[in-house]
Amino acid sequence: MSSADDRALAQRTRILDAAQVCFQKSGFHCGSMATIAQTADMSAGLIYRYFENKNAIILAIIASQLDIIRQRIRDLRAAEDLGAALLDYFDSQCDPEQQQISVPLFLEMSAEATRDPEIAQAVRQFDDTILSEFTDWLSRSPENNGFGLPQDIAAERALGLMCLIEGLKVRKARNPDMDRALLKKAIDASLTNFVKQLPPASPAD
Amino acid sequence: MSSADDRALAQRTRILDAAQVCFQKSGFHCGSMATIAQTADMSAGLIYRYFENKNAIILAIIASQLDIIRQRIRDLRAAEDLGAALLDYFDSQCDPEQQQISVPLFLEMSAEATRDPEIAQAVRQFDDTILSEFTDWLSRSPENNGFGLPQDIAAERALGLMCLIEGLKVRKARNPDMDRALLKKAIDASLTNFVKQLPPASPAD
Amino acid sequence: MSSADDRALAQRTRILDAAQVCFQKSGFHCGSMATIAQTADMSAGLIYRYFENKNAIILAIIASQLDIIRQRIRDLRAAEDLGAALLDYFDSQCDPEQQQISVPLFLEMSAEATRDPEIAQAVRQFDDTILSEFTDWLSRSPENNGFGLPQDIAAERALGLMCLIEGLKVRKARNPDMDRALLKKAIDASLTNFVKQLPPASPAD
Amino acid sequence: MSSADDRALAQRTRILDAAQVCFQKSGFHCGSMATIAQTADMSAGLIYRYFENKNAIILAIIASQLDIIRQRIRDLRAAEDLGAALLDYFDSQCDPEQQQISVPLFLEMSAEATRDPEIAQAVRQFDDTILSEFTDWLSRSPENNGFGLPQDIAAERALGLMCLIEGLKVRKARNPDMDRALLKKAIDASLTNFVKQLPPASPAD
DNA sequence: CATGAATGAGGATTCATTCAT
DNA sequence: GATGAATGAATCCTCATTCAT
Repeated sequence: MSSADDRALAQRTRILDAAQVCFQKSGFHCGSMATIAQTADMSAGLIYRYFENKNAIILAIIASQLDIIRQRIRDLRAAEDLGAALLDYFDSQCDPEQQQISVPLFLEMSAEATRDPEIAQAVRQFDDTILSEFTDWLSRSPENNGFGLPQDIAAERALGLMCLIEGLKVRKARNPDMDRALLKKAIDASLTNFVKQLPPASPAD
Repeated sequence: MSSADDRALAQRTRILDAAQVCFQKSGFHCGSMATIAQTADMSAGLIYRYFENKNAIILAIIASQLDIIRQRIRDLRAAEDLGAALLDYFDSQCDPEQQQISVPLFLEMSAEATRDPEIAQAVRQFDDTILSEFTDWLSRSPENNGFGLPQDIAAERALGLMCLIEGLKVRKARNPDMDRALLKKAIDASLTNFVKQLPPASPAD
Repeated sequence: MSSADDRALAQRTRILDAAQVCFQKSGFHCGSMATIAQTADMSAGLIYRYFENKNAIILAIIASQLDIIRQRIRDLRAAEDLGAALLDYFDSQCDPEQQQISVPLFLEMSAEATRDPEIAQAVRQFDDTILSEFTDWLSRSPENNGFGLPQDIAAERALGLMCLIEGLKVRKARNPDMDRALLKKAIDASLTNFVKQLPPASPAD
Repeated sequence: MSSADDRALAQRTRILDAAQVCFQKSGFHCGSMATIAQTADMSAGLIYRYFENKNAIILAIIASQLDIIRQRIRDLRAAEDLGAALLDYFDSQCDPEQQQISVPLFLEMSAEATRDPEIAQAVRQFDDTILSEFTDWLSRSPENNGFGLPQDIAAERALGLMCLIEGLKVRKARNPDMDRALLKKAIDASLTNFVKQLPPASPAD
């Protein structure tokens, strides 16, 4: 029983790994089931024992990407130098390795969220989670590894931080060879304001 | 003569408008020529009198989107309240109307830039233009409607500004109903740092 | 009236010349009306004023080819050296010039005769004419520029001659660079028997 | 394993048989994949599992035709009465049965050799083989079933023989009901010269 | 469980033909 | 007469999905 479940899980993983590679290379719609099967080194028919259809694979890939991203984003909070960590985060994309964030998939899934309600919901829920985790982090007291920002400020900074992270992904897709040093400065400039200090005139706000 | 050219131009526009609608709705790869033809209210074959193939349409759409975005971004520089203008920019998306930026198309084109060299080049050239325009703007003297930032700071802030703009687009796609007030605050917080003041330690730089 | 007829004839000729070029290059079925129109430097629609449809053009081209071939074959009878004349006949193919026999068209029309009854009839009638002209030639008395062969022998030699001519065309299509000297010898060897002498044992036949 | 290969081979054969029928009936360009599929009693898509595209089928048909012709031509050398054998060869065409030479296909492939380099090469190589086999045959000593012609004469007669064979095919296409007796005599007259005797002045050669 | 042959709908594209101007 | 825009059917080909083995 358990061994059968293990096998099923392993097969699913094998398929998803292959699908990730294919989708990354060709996009959700041009990555074909045949190619996925070939990449997974199994027959096309077998895939349907583990996934109802192609869309199920796409959804699973999206869920998996969201999981990976969530974890990577959580890891950011442990970083000594948040800017450097973001640069790394931003950097480790587009690897053929597994467990890596795929920028093209991220963008495509975001575009698809505009069309497919199921994807929209998954993405939305992910965003809510991340945002609230960020807010929590920023508002926690420094002795609890937080930044001690007031709740409302924290929420707004969390949103800004998310924009930054996602903006960086777009940069990465559009200009993968961008000057790293310049980028680091741009990131640091943003972060200065976001997380390291309260806004100058916050009492007057 | 001129009337024939007019007609040709009108037809091209009609096709591109239809294609924009279809691609927005279904993505570049799922938007079919048949659907475009139907939307444009013409036969599928006729499209090929005006565009060599589907890819040519995709490239034209991308070029048109980049043009629109470029113009919209240039307009930002004339804004009284840059934050509000960005919010507007961010807001006027996803309309079925023309001359509107389409967030899904923007994201898909960015993802596709990862795969198609022709798209990559178009996007890259666009980015370079915008970045240098931004840098120029930020480094111009205030009396010339600039911010008087030193060149190197200006370049880094330009990059940050671009990340912000694109991050906002991703936000829009993933969470179209986001709290506007919160967003405005997040934008303003970023802008404070980006364009309104020099970095704290600038004398020591 | 007459000038209108002249114009019509000129237009037909222009179209047929263009069609010949196109069909030669691409075959009857792949040579498109659009290409023909372009080659003839006229609009696609205009062609239909002079020919009912594409098939009518094909038939006209075939008729024209048969005319050209008929004339060329008739010219053979005036040759000093029939073998050399045949080599020339064989040689002057595939020129881009008009009024030339086109080997590919000849072969295609022969193949098509297998399928289209109209073409079959045209071709058949042509063959009958040529064969009887050949027979007549071979059986005419030498003082009338003939070979004085008895009627039955003449008929059989006429058929053999025709096979030779057509066999040479196939050769030309399949191996356009064939050794000319060798070919001349082969032709002469055939002709020796065909037209220059009676069969050795004809009295005993 | 072997059974899978068998199946694949059988399918390929089924497709090629169907294609042969269709191409014969409509020509290479008008015989459509849909018709071939229908004739082969399978779906259109399935054909693409066995052939990369339509052109691959055309090339395979041509290769197969060349094989059949090559074999049939080789068989000629074993004939008691070469003239009668040629008449048979010439006769057994246009059958819907397999392993038969198809005159229309032969003509079309020869025409197409004029346009498609790949076909040109296949045809050219075939011609070279046949010509050298003929030359060899004619130059072999009579006790080795040859005709003992000197090498150079043999080469020229081989070429003449090939013209005759191909000329007969053209005849067949253009006038399938030709008088058989007359044809036999024409063939025999040609052969007399080609293979049964040395040229008159051979001692002086 | 696994295969991969088979299907059939759908996609991009071409082209003979028509017709308003 | 002449144009060339427009049509729509047909063509080649792909691919998600099913199913007999």
